[in-house]
Amino acid sequence: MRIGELARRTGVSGRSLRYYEKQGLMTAERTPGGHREYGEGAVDRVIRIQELFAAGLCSEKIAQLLPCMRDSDGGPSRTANGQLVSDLTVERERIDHMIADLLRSREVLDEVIEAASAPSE
Amino acid sequence: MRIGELARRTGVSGRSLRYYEKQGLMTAERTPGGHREYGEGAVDRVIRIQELFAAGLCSEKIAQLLPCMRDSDGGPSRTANGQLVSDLTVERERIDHMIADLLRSREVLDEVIEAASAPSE
DNA sequence: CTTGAATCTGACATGGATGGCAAGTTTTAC
DNA sequence: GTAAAACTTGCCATCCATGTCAGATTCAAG
Repeated sequence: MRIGELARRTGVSGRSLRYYEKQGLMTAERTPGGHREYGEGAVDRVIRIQELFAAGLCSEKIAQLLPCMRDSDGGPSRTANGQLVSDLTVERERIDHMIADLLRSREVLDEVIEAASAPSE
Repeated sequence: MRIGELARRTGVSGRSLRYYEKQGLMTAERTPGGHREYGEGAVDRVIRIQELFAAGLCSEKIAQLLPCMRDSDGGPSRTANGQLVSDLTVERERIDHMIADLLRSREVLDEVIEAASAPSE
């Protein structure tokens, strides 16, 4: 599939897909004329990338992480080295923190929303 | 307490605390000479603000939300109006999505970390 | 062919919280 | 009263994914 279809199927803009490629997060075959041609696996990969972005990881970390994931786009490929494991452990803690923050904030929102729905309490 | 101590106690830079004030997220008494003087409640408020920032809300939404929270810095004050409730409901859904993303990403990190810890699997 | 849609590259803009600097004032301590 | 530390305001810089625009090229269909 080409970039437009991938964009449609993932909800990620073509602009971002090109950016992902430049950051080394994904590759694409090229037609003789230079247009990108993606395989089916690209959809999952893009979604995975988006999730990692949403989790606050930067392109560089994601680029290091992706080849260590299994079923990312084929083989389990490589195993994380010590430095990366250390980095990822830090990220993991950050994510835990973020989840806790989110849960608290969600409670706050719920309280406010509920208070507004029960006007005469 | 003054801004330096509040910064120390919350882990938020003085720069950011002034920014919060300019965005209408918090207020401070002033000494005759113009220095900010915070009450004890400021610590909790700053932490709450940080959590909401971490949850992806922008200053404007937080500013609207804060007066509708109970025990924010005194009274329950005001009740959210329809527009705000609608906005907050959208934010709430976004937060739910984000939590789901974070949980998935955390799993990914755990897999990679674990795979690296069990080298001969 | 020809035409319109899709894609290419490259450069510049944006948002929003935060960092940093500069020059001046206030506070604190001796 | 003096010096150092803390604070004030204001402005510009940064990060980083994403948006946007322009001009050129390619692809698909008639």
